[in-house]
Amino acid sequence: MDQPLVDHGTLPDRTYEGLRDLIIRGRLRAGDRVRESEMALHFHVSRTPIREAFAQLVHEGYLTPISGGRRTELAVTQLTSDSVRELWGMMGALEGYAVQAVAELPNVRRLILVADLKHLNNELMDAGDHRPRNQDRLFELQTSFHVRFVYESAGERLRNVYDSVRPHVQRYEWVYGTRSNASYEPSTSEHRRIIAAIRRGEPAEARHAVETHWRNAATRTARTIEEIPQTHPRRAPRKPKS
Amino acid sequence: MDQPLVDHGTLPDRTYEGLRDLIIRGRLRAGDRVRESEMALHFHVSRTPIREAFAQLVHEGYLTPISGGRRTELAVTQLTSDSVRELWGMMGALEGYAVQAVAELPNVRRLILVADLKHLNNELMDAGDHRPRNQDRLFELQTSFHVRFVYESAGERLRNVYDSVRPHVQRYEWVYGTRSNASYEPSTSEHRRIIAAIRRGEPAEARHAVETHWRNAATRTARTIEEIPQTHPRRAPRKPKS
DNA sequence: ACAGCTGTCATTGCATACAATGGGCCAATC
DNA sequence: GATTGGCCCATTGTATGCAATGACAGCTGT
Repeated sequence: MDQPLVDHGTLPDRTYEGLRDLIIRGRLRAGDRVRESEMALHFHVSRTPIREAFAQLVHEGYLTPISGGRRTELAVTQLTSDSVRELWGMMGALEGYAVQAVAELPNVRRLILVADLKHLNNELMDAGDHRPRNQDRLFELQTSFHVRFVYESAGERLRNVYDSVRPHVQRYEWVYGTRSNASYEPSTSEHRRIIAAIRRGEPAEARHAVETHWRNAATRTARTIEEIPQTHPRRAPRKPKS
Repeated sequence: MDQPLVDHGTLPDRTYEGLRDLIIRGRLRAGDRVRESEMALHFHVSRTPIREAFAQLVHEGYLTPISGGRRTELAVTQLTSDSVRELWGMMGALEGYAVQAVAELPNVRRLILVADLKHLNNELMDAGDHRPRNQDRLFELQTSFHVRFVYESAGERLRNVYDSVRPHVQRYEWVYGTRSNASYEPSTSEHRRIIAAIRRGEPAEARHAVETHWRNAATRTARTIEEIPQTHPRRAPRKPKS
């Protein structure tokens, strides 16, 4: 039941990852209160590392202060279709920027990359057709495809920003994947256009293909999110008088 | 001498801001060791808020762990021309994305914005001509111009990412401003092209103007950064035996 | 019934105590 | 003089203590 908390990295880092994962994978749902002591118990650490992790998660927008006094209680941030459009727009902008450099790489390296991308996309197609859906695998492949080409050219700074946006996207993708039976076909076929542009070494086309992909994906995802009932911030239940 | 630490927000947040400002404005220089207890003394707080601030700054890349054991010592991250190219590229991508939406705003709102931008750009031109240079003012105006139009259309998520990248850029701009006597003319004239495209309501042109501006600025800034001698990570001096 | 008030206590904010690590000085050795 | 090994202590990592805050149950008056 407890997260294993892989044994490398500092405690705050690991609890940060653990908590973020609980949120991304919907184990902690939008509106859920999170308490320091509760999470300290859950992760078998003291409140100090938890506090650091919380601060980080607030800063990045996974947790939101409710009732903004000096003593701020925290809850998991709501999902909104506006956020989808913004996040997807940024992914388009960032990946579009990255893919331009990728399309200008020397032939050999580009063709190796293209082969990898084709492989990943094929696996994604297979996984999309497979029944019952393996949500974790789809999730993994979806991410791998994009990370594969972004990391090919990105330096430290871009990675940093990209890696801070991507988990937000993943949170929505998780909901999309578990909620809808929508085909992964539009996505994989858009991926093929991206691959083709990279193969031909056309920066402008590659960028356009990436941006179009994210724009379309935004529409698909936003529709799903709008159907989800808002869960209200649930307050702590008061311990009944004995 | 001590930072005043404006009295709103939590202690960790305020020390985070304070520390980041020390780094951006070169008061803490690339390679400088930072110690928890030292900063706790400086900001008149305990180590706990400092730790949170440090964690944040590491995550965002202002501080870098040196000697990655379990007990990680921290130093201010080096300035590199590679980072300039990446950061400026991202700013181009993000602002380019934002400015498209701005150029599609209804006429009235767009024209008010255009008037503001012209005003800011004129002030920037004046400040650029003024001798002696008022570095703080140039710094302020430079930022205001860009923030003005980005915030005009950006939602919460974009602001969050934008605001996390911008201070990095500012750190380099500060160095550029204090190191070089380079004219602000290229910059302000590129600003005018951006303004013109917004006024005409041309998203594609506006985006192109913004991207071109950041690409050119990258070249100007990278040149300056490359001239700066690398300061080496300075280790803690050992207290002499008494 | 319902609005406003109040005391209580769950919970957070910050400080500090204690444990543990590893950097670097020094001595011993080659 | 250069190199190795071992110890010390500066510094970080984590836990815990204590004060302050503000949410809410229950009371009171209308």
